[in-house]
Amino acid sequence: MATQPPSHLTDPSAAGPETAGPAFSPLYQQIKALITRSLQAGEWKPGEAIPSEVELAARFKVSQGTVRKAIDELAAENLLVRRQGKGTFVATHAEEKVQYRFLRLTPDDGDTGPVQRRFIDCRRLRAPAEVARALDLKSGDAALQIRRLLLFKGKPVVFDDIWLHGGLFKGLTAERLSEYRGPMYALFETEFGVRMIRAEEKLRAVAADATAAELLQLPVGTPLLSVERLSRTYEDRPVEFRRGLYNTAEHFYRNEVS
Amino acid sequence: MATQPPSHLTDPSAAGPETAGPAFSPLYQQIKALITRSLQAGEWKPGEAIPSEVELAARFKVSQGTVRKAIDELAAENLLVRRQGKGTFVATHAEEKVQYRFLRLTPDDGDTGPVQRRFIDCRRLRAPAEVARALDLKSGDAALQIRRLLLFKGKPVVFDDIWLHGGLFKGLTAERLSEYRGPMYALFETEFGVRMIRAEEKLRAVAADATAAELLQLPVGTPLLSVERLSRTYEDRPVEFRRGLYNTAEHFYRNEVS
DNA sequence: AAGTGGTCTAGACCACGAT
DNA sequence: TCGTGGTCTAGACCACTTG
Repeated sequence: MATQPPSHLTDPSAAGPETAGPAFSPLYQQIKALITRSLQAGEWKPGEAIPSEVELAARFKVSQGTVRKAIDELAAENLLVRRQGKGTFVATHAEEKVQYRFLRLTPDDGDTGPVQRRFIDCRRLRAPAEVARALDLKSGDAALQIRRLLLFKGKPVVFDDIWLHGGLFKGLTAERLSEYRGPMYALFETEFGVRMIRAEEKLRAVAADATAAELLQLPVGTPLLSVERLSRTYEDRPVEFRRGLYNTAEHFYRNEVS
Repeated sequence: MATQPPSHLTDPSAAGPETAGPAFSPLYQQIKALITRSLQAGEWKPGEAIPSEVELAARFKVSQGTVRKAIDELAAENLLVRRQGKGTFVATHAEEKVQYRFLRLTPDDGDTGPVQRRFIDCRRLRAPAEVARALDLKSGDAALQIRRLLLFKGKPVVFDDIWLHGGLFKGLTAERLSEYRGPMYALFETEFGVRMIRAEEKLRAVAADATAAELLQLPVGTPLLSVERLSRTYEDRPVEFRRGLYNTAEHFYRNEVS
């Protein structure tokens, strides 16, 4: 069977030779973008199955192999999860085997025990300059500040100072945070429709100030691991900026490099 | 054309139904293993091109698509580098755009300037217990210790304490390290045939001791980022164990999570 | 048995780089 | 112009899950 020219969707050659545009986009990339748009629009909710490969192939009028390659990449980026024999599912921060997917802290002695959370406060404020810059806000726009502790085996190990995009999290209160069972990112997902996709972190060693020292029950000046995280949702839009202070006396931050 | 059963290489169904073995290995995984073996054996050296996909397909008697899938995974793992129109090349730590591929330290103000190295010592010793455990050595086996500084813009920022598998690096001296232009991992590759493929890191915040403080020109007790790295070569064999102490006053360790 | 993703093949054509 | 990797298709069969 002769290969039909990829006639539908964007045909770069149809636009004339000297349009100095994005030049060329493979079909599977265009399909990938379409699927991402549907995810973003909430056509399929986290945890649900998306249509089968053959259905999507029919919908987009491409071969199954092309859809497959698009889904392969989305699965590699953790937006989708494939399960043989069952289907392809929208990834979720809830109901995961490993909760706290973004938290790379591991206890020196293998097992964690369940993680406790203790919320200190949750306030609506004008975004400070640094936060506004990180979240693409105008200085003076509203932001949400959450401060909390994470406890391992009853002992405080992490102190988080979290800033959220004000417009996206209206009505979030300390109460709702405390009541919710499960990771914070799962709450964001189900209650506010904001899915954390990926994040960039900047790590440093710092000395504990008075606040951190008291909350983590350590002497002032104790070395702490500072983890600055900028989290993004679909289309790389930044929606959360946080700074965590980790007590690494009995835990470490794990990473793989290649 | 009817698909031939994947007749050559391992046919799992031929071994009888109740061999509780590895059960099933896709053809492309077997091809991947074969290519990896050739890389390990040095059939193609770092920086060189490997045979084209059609050649490999002919050699292994599979379709080009199957070879392609194997190479795709090896490229994703940074063992190979594809270059359209030119061929597929063995990855190398030398002649890379970005040298120090494993070093995730970034200056706060964008650009680094060239990194200087200063070697403190290079000794052949019996492996301490911790090192022996990490490198799969018997306690008492020979190991190589290298200590050095990395300087950014003339100022010391990293103090590395490096331990190498003794048997693999015979004849390595401080002189050869100093003379060599380019990253240490490039030297290991060209002079000793040991390629670093991937590594696991454990990060902590610690206080500078007297040695580190002096070398990094900081007060004793300054918080430093401790980076413990276990590097592996082909087949996941551990060959290097190091502990770096990073001054993160004007640099940070970057990471991506998803 | 039916439906899903996973593997494998064969062949066509495209984009890129060297000649 | 040729050889390389990159995209796309179509179809067969395999492995896993569910009814």
